[in-house]
Amino acid sequence: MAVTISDVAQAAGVSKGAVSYALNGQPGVSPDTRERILSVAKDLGWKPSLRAKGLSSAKAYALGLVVARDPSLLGTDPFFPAFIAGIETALAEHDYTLVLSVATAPGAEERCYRKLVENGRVDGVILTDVRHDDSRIPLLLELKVPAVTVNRPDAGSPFPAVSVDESAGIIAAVEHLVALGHRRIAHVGGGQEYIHGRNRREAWEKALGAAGLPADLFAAADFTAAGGVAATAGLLRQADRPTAIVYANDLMATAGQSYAQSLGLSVPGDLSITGYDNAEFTQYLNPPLTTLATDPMLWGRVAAQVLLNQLTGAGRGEDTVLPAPRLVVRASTGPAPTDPGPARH
Amino acid sequence: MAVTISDVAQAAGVSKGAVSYALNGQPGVSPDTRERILSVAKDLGWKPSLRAKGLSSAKAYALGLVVARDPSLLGTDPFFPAFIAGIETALAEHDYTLVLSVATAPGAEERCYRKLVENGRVDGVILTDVRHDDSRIPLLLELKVPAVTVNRPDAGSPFPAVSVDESAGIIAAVEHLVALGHRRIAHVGGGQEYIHGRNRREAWEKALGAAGLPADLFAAADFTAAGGVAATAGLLRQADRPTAIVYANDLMATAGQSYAQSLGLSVPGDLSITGYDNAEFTQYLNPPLTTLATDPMLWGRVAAQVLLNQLTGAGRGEDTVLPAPRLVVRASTGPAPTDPGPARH
DNA sequence: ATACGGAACTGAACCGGTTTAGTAATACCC
DNA sequence: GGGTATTACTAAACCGGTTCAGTTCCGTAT
Repeated sequence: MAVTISDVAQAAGVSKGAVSYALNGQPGVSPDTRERILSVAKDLGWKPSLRAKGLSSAKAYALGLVVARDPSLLGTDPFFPAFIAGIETALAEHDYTLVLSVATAPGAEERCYRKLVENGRVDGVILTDVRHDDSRIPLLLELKVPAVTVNRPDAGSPFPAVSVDESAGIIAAVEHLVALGHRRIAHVGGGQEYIHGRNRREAWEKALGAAGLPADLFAAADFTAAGGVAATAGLLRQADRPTAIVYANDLMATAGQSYAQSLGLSVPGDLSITGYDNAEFTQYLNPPLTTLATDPMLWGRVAAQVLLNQLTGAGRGEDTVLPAPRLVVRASTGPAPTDPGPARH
Repeated sequence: MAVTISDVAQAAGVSKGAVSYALNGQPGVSPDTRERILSVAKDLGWKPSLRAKGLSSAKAYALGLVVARDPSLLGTDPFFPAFIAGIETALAEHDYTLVLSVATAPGAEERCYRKLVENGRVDGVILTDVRHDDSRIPLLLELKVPAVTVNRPDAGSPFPAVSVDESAGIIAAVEHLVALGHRRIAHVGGGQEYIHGRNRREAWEKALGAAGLPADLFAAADFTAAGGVAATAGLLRQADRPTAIVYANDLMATAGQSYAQSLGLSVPGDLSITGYDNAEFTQYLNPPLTTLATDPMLWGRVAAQVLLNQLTGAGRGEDTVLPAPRLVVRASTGPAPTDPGPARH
């Protein structure tokens, strides 16, 4: 058995209560006694039991993250690992830990949140992949659990949000293409049920509008490679096909580029392509991908910090906006072709 | 406040103890009473508090996983997300959760394990990325915490291991290349401090031996893209350069392929390339990558199950060997060139 | 001198379960 | 019919902390 507070109390010749006060910096013990207790505690190597602490203070000292993705897709996105690493850097400073749940089956997501909260596993949760009219917001309100959202939900959410100015990133990509002479700039969007899917699409529309171009080349997809291929195929089949495609993520861009090449199109000779995320493999594609570099680690760190502040009462619950993604220009974008050529099938 | 065991006891007109017995299927209550208690509990919506349970039973009902990787590399490996998803599928069935720690700073890894165990956060840990003479084995023994290792450590480990017959995968890749007429088959290895790095190298040596070929074209790397490029450069600079390279993972293969192409080599015309992991993006490379498909999700699931069995006393602590990786032949491998041509710089 | 206030500390209750020791009632046995 | 098991249950201790309600003791104001 490990050493307990009673052992320390006995060794220091005081009561359990005094040890507790001394440890937590509360009044009720003289400076001399406090010091003596702390020194005895250190000598005995006492570590207060989190379990006991949790029981009496009704806290878990942990944050929860539920990742709802098809497991086969999980490995394709460089976002989560780095995001989680960021969370950890913030937690490590506060003796909190991260409880991770992966909801694979549809509908399992809600159960995951319920379980984490009702079992008292976590004191707060981080909400990612926020969706349009997200049902998890009322759920978390019902569960009365503090939360942060990654991106601001469209439906009224009382939780602080940590977001990135995605518009600025997409706008930079579009401006880059416009500067290269492109006039037919398409967008292969991610799932439009996601706020970030919508943000990127709207930014694309806005940027085209600002350039005086019509935003008529939108193809809906779902952030998956297969979806990217299908959307790309649809776009390239059109008579007045695009000379550039802005993809909502790297995986779709990669798959789209590969598909376009399989049709005999040259990238960027016939078609310019941009991605989003700056996944490491994109610099080794042929050609390397022009994309938008985000900082998911920072995102995770800030999200966790905001949530921790809320829990300790230090936070004011304000939204945070992180720096915009940075355009990384590589060889997948180039001057617009003078004649885009016929549609491809 | 949530409903507690006392509320249930009072409502059912019995003592707390009786409720506890009824809930846990222990003797000491008559079938009638048991049923009545359970029905009252259900009516009140009682969920026994994990915290209280944990305190009295000295358990955490959680498993720990420490991921020690450079955060910038974390997103490049499709292994962990799927592995974690697999763990979750096993945990979900047992009301356990996963506590995840990411150790970024060097030396932080040991502290992570200590903290998780000493704070009583976890009842057991899953050890991945097992290294040669791994210092974490004695550490876990000192901490007296149950564990499973992913791959069998070379130093004596008392913990059950869940491994994959990596040899069979690499051997299949080499045999595939030999069948295509290759005689100069190199290997770009992952970090040799890792058991899986060594396993893959040894399998490559073994396969070449079986084919009567010398295993003289080894280039050490570290599973990173940059390392893969450097190792590839070294191999291609040799006078009698390889006509095929077996890489220890997809990222190095991707980077190596891109580098070889930048030298003007045709893949697979001049150089055949195989990877390992079957990351999704590899099928969209140009050419798509021949690689070895593993099942990290199954791996995670089995590892968690073995550990849970140990905790519940059901396990016999035996090693488990999962099915060998499957060779996925794509366009990055082809017939050996009749004349490999001069070394490239 | 006496009442009052605050600091320093103790003992016990409490968080919500599990588990042990003890008790009452019934069944069994010779 | 008296002793002994067995069953069904309760009361209380316990896990290891926090916190509340007192108690002592001291300094100070009246």
